[in-house]
Amino acid sequence: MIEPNNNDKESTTMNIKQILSEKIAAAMVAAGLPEGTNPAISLSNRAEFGDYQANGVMGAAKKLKTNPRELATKVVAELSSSKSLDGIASNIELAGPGFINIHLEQQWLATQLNQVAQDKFIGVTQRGVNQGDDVQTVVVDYSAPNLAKEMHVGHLRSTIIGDAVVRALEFRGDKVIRQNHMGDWGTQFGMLIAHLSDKLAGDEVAETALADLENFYREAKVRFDNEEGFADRARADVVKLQSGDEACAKLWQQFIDISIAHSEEIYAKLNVSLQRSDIMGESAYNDDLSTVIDELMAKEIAVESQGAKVVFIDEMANKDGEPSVFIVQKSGGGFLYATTDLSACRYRSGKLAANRIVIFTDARQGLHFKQVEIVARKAGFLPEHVGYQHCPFGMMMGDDGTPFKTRTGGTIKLAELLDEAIVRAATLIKEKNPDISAAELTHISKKVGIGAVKFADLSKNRTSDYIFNWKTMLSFEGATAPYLQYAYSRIQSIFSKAESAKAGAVDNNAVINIVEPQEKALALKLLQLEDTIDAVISECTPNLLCNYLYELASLYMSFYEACPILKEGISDEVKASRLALCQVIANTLKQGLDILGIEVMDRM
RNA sequence: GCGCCCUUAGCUCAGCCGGAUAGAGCAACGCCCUUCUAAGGCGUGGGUCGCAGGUUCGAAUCCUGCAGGGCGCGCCA
Repeated sequence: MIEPNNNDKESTTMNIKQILSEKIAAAMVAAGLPEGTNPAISLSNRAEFGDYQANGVMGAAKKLKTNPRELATKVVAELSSSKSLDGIASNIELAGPGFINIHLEQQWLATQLNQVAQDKFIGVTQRGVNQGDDVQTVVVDYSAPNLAKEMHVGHLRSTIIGDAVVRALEFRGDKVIRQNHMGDWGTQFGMLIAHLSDKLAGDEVAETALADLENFYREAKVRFDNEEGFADRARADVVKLQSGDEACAKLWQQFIDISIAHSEEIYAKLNVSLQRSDIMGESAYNDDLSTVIDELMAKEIAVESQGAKVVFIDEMANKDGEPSVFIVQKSGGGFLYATTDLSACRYRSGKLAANRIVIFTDARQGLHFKQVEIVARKAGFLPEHVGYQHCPFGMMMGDDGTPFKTRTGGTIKLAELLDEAIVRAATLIKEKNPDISAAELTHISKKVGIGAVKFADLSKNRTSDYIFNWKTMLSFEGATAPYLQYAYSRIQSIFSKAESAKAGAVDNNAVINIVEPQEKALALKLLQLEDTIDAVISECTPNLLCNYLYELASLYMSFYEACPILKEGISDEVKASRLALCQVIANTLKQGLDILGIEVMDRM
């Protein structure tokens, strides 16, 4: 193969789509198409159309107003004469109005897979290795529970979706700075401090008084609404707190510490990577808020209106030309979450040097973040080159399809949900495996139960609302985390059998041969990990990784039925090859699930 | 009133910067455990992609309108 000698610059990738894209883009240019035309490589959806297909010619032909079929003929001819896909594709054919169907060479596929098998990152190129694929500093704002209350099911999505995206970014090699923008500074804290103060005066210990935050909040609220003088005390305490009163600050700190501890318990149980050092609560921006307002006023971005300071956003005017209103300071001088979020923009792009800021909150805050971005950009808090991405997610709906609201005391605490999942898992595991030891049961049911809850949520499209249902969430059949964990365990079981029988333990240097259709399907799937990770990262959509892993596990299950490994009559070569294939699958499942924050186990 | 989101199989959902005959899981039905873990595999049935137009070689996907549901819109976060 004669090619310009630029091997030292050429990327070393095992990514099929990327390789095909480069080759076909080159052929397209050689065939007279403009530089930069997207070859639009995608997986073929039917075997007769090959493994991959290039659809880009048709779109390009449309733009150039030429015949797509003729153009595609030229590209195919170019591919053939340049021999650029020799050894990679076994057959390239033109179909329909201008599809280019690519059948991959089985041997080449095996070569790529063997390379992946030797790669520490299972074929996922690390940022910074290739030119133009630089390491990004990504600030990710997620979880952000309100510390006034206990975490409930509504906090689940931000927490686990954000954590999955964070881990995906890190696995690809980006620098991630987690920011847990906890709600620790609202007016409600006046009421809570006042109530806590009374409890402590009554000889209670803070830890005990705050053992049940939900209860504590309710008590305080009742007093606020009904008790003579309490509301005034509460309001006074907010003012004192915000102006730096030491006694109030101490009470507040006690409250916050205990509430954070509650959250940390949940994080630990959920296997979420957030640490205390990731907390950058609303209170942390307090000292900067007046500066933010001063700057907005000085730049004449904000103006006074009805006693408050607001920004009129013309960019978001309605049809009548009335600008969108964004209040940045209350008429009484108080600040709002708008102010805090503006301050956060400046901190993140400035001090944290973010290239990209990603925020996970529910969809109801969409308007707010649109406004924040416009104002922050105008004020220079958010330079042009810094990406700002609000990643909304849908609401939690009840079984009847209406919003899952706080019915008569009906919020489900996250802690209780997780415990129930674990109990249900334990029941099921015991059924399947009556002889299991108590210790192992505890160990496994935790991973299975938590995994199931997380997968149920993570596997759904982030943006749509989703129906909360105990039964489907905690059913461990079908496309669920336990299915994936089970696939992993089956592989481990084969490994341990192979070793105990000395039947040929896994040889990391064994060559994987692709013979059976199930093996080929697995090879193709395994080589798509990087594409999947990249899609997860760019759109912040972990459900794509869930789909990928489920498909991988499903292909493995078929392989498991069709391709025996340790049974009679399997040659050493085939055995070694299939064991090595199993190893790559296991590594991929484990790594993929780890990104989702779901654990695997050798036996279940 | 204005704005944003959603509507795909009985149920829960994929697919959405246009691609070929719209896919899974659950539920239903039929097979497969003396054989590497049946939390499994193989198969069958099940669809006017909310409705109506438009754009074009091609629309679940893009545009317009309509209906239904959800959410938001000056001092909560």
